[in-house]
Amino acid sequence: MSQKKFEKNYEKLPDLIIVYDRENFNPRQILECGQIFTYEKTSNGYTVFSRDKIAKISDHGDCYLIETKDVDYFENFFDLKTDYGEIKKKLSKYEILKRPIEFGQGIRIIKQDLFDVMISFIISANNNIKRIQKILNRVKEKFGSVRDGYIAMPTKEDLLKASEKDFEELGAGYRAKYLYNAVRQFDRDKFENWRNDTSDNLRKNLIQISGVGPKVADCIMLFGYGKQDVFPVDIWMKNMYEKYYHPEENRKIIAKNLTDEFGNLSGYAQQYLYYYMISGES
DNA sequence: TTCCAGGTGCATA
DNA sequence: TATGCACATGGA
Repeated sequence: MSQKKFEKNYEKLPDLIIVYDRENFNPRQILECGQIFTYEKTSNGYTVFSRDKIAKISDHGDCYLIETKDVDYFENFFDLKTDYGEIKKKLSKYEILKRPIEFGQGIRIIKQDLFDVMISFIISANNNIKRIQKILNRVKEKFGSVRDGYIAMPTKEDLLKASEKDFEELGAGYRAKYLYNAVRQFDRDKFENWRNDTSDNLRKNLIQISGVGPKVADCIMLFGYGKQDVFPVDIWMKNMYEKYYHPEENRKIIAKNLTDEFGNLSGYAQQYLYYYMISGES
């Protein structure tokens, strides 16, 4: 696709990443495609909150700037070393993905913190994106610690101070008790060790967490662990499947059929399709 | 007023 | 193992 060749797609400087390859990096698409909820819009970009770290993204016409004290962390977070041109080229052979890829060409799959992504997607269950963002923002404002003049995402230790009633009052609804329990079940060393596991074993482990079922587990695997051989099936993907494949299948069968089809690129395929569907372009 | 949203937990068969 | 229902909330 790209006629213009860059000497490099991005550059790391002290406290700054410059992204030149705008074709494969679109902050709006990356942040608003439903994979992350912990960001704020600013006058010329976004502020992103992940773990105890913060990045400010701004648009400078010929490049994007990512200002952060944690350059290496956000290089990995935005998956900058991965060649999305190559991924899109491979996926474009699927007719069903051609328009979604064109529509969301600047999407990248974020590598989120495991605790953040667990909390985020427990809240996401049977919920909508606007409300998920609001709930998470209230949790962050009430329990997060101040960092560089910003309130960072709360850690496990921060959220151990939150009661079930606190989560209720922040709008989590019936998910409050899931959150209360999940915070206590989370163990960073254990979760990190699961990185070496197969996707099937990882899913089995994650489903043991309160409020984590098959779909939330798949989202944690995709957006936290970077597992690409999963295809989270929510109501939008179920509707998509019924429209373009077969009607009246359950989510488990849909997920199996779609991972069979897209293999180790399933996660990417899912995200292009999801963003396309929720944007009303289909 | 009713429906819906990045579903899960639990009881039941 | 599979199915059906309850579940908080707020915007459309």
